[in-house]
Amino acid sequence: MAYWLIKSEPNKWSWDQHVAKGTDEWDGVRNFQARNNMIAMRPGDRAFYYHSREGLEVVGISEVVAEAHPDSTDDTGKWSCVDFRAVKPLTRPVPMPAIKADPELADMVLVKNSRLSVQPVTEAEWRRICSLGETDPD
DNA sequence: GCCAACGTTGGC
DNA sequence: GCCAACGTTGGC
Repeated sequence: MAYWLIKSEPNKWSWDQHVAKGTDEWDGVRNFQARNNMIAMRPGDRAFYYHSREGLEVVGISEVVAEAHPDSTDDTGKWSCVDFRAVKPLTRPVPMPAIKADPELADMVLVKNSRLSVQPVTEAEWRRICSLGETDPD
């Protein structure tokens, strides 16, 4: 199983809306790197749900429930999306400053390339964030 | 195929 | 709300 991080601005699509939606088609991604990461996802992979611009914290864990398929909001045929489902919130959200301050997380894509909206997370980073969030990593 | 101009993202 | 960083577009 692989680990990922997906970003959303909570004033556009928050964790609570994600939870309420159930199966949530992650459409609207228009960046090749992000798209390629989604194409690499498999059902059962896990993703942190991060609130960007507002909040600036990892708030929850989601699971890939459907691998990449055409984005229904795209008419060019170039873009793909996967489906997610909320698994659980973090017991304690992990804010960006805590991530930046943690030497074990210094190489996270979130720190190094803050603009990438769908990004890979290593298993070590996964466990560390879960630990900071007082949440069972499984 | 280069690169300047432009648009968008997202931390601050 | 600002603006740095980055990705994309389009003229040449």
